[in-house]
Amino acid sequence: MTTRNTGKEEKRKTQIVQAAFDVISSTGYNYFTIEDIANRAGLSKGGVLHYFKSKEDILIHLLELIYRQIEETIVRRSQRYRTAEKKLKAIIIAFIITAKRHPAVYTVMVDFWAQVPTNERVRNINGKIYGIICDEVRKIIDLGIDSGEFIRVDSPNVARLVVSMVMNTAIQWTFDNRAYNIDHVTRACLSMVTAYLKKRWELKAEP
Amino acid sequence: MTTRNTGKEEKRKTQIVQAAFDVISSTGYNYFTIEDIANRAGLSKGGVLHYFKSKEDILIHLLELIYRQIEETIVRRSQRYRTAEKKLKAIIIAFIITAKRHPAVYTVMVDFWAQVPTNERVRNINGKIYGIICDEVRKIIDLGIDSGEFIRVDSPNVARLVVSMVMNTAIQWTFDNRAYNIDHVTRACLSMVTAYLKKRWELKAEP
Amino acid sequence: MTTRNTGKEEKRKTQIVQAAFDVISSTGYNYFTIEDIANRAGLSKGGVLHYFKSKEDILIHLLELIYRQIEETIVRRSQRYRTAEKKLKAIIIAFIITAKRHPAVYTVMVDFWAQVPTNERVRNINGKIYGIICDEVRKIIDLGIDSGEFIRVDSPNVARLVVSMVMNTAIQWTFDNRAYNIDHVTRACLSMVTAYLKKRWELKAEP
Amino acid sequence: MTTRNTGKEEKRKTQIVQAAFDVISSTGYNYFTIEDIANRAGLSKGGVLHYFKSKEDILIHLLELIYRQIEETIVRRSQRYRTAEKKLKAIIIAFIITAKRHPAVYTVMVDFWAQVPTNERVRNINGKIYGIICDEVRKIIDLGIDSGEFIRVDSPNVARLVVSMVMNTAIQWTFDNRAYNIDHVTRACLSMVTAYLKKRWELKAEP
DNA sequence: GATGAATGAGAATTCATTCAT
DNA sequence: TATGAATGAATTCTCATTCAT
Repeated sequence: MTTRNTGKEEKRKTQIVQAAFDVISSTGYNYFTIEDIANRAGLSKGGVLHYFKSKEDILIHLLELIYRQIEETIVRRSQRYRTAEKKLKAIIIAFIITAKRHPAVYTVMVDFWAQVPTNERVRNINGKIYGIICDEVRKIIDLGIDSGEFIRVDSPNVARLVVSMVMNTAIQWTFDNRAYNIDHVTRACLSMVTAYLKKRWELKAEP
Repeated sequence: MTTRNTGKEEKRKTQIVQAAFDVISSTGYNYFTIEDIANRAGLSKGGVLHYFKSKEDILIHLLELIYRQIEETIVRRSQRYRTAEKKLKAIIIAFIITAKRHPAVYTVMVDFWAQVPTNERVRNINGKIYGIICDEVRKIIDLGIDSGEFIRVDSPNVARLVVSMVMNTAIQWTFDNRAYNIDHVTRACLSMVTAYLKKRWELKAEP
Repeated sequence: MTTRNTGKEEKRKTQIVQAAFDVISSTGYNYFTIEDIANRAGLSKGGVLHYFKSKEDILIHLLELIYRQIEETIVRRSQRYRTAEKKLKAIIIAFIITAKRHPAVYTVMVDFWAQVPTNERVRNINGKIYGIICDEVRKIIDLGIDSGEFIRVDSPNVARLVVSMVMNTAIQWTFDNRAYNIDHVTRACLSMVTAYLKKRWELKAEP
Repeated sequence: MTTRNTGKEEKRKTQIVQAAFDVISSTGYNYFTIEDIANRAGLSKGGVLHYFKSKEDILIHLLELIYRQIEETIVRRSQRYRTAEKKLKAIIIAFIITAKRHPAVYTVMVDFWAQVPTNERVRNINGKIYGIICDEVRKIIDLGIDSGEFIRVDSPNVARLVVSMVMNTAIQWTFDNRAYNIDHVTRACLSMVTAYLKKRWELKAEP
């Protein structure tokens, strides 16, 4: 309950959660132990449980970390561009790049999804953060609508669809990266989303 | 000798796999035991293991069952219609209806996804059958292209995108059906897919 | 309780006990099941237990079979010779030949020895038949003493020593037949036994 | 870090192996459980498995302990005497005394022998240490040959014969100590070995 | 006689968690 | 803070045995 060591404690916790990520990404949720985490973090079992009161506790923190990283990535990448279209494309690509660089992110995420039906804390966090991610996309779509780039659509639900599509594409590719060429799928995805959202009146006005 | 009981054996196996489905759908993969299945099936532990030599064995059979049911549903529903557009819409709706009527299908599927990184058999089956499902959708798209209903697109990858989008939408809704109105998302989905695939020359020819 | 089928029953029992021998000799006592025996005998589990009321029952019969085979072999081989010395040598060699031709005999025997401390039936049979074997050897020694070939010794105990020596030599060689040259040990054994038993006065009287 | 507890850990391990010896000697290998050992050692199942990673692990350590004790006993007892003959007799008697004082040593040893055909680790250790024991006897025989006490014999194989004879005698007597008088057999054994090994030229030179 | 489905008592092993140091 | 010894509940899997057919 003392706050004096907050700095160190925070550091230790981060270290443990990171170790948990490392371990899970190589073993899968169902097959890792606190001892694995402890070894990875260079601590003992007791040491780990000194900072987190249970295994579940570690996992909840890890889940938050993962989602927050995804969120941060898409926000950061979309900010590099001005137009809604470019921002949206950047977000889509961000999901795919994560699958390429850190496939464990999706592996671990699916592990958590598997916990959702039986673990209320996981369910709540998943719902909350998945919602936040979808909302980031929604903001971009609304931005495009407001700026006249995009047609007027049911933005919250279209955002959900876009996130679903890209996330599941990334997941399946993480499962088996020889099943399809992720770049081609990405291109098709950008094409579809753009075709749907972009205004076409110019075309109609053509002649 | 052994053939006379094949019928009964098959029946028992189905009964056990069904019990496994029931149990998993309420418990989640990580937290059920062979004893749970046995109880559900009205058998003893030993009885269950008499028909399947291990827990994993039961699960593999269940996974196949689930995917085959999904496949069968989409094929059956799409056959009711003539045009590619209607067939495609029927498929999309089929996924959503499954989420409404048998949410456990998705719950269990995600459970298996969580096994993919660590279980080769699950990985193989998932890859194979997910591929089959995507291919069913691809056939419809190609049909539309051939009949002139749809524009010429990268059909295999567009099919993957459609399946990803609908499946993940269904999954997330299964996790929390108060998060959004599934019918609205479905409508947006149908709209997006149609807008992307359908020819628009008539519009251009308008004036 | 009917005796009409005794012939067939006897045949079945022999068949089962032989199957048990085959199985144990390849898997070791601790790791075989009634099903293994059944498969080997071309029967079902139930069929095996129809003739023997328990697993232990089969084993007891097998133990008797093994010992009786050893006994028969030594009796048969010793009968080929006239002098006690040659008979005794024939017996010693018989043990060794068994180790060469049917090492499983010793493997299975040791398996049973391991049961002795905890299984009274095994203990009794082992004691009885081991005693019979020793007695066969004793008879030969007494024969030699009576005929004047051998010096007067404590024949029952010397017989036990001879059996011990040869049997354990055979056992250890069965465990690892590269550890030593069994023929050389046999020669040393024949030499030791002969040197001990044969009269030497003729030598002294030589000059 | 870990070295400070080495002493305690070693103590615990010894305690567990000793408990295993106690349990096996009263139960027989095939019929004891880790829980039995745990109870005997005053620990829980988990506690036992904290020090040894499996049941087999405990047994391997026990096997080594047993053989080492036998070896140590024969070395210690033979060192009390000067002449090869007396040393050899002391060794023979040592085996018998062990049978009298610690019959479980042989019970457990036979238990392990029964594992030899199916357990490579047991086979290797048995082969190695049985060889060491035989070699101790061989050294004594060679000593006697060199000192002129014994005739020139195939010492390695004669040593094996002596060990076989005494060990199996001890084993069978452990199985049923009313079957024969161990002291009489021992006397016969000493007599046979001496008669075989000791020079007899003085006798021949008599007249 | 013979089958093999079904039972259920065990046994090994795993691992989160507690707690004395 | 940190350790790791110790616990014991939980789980998978094995297999002798029973019994309906």
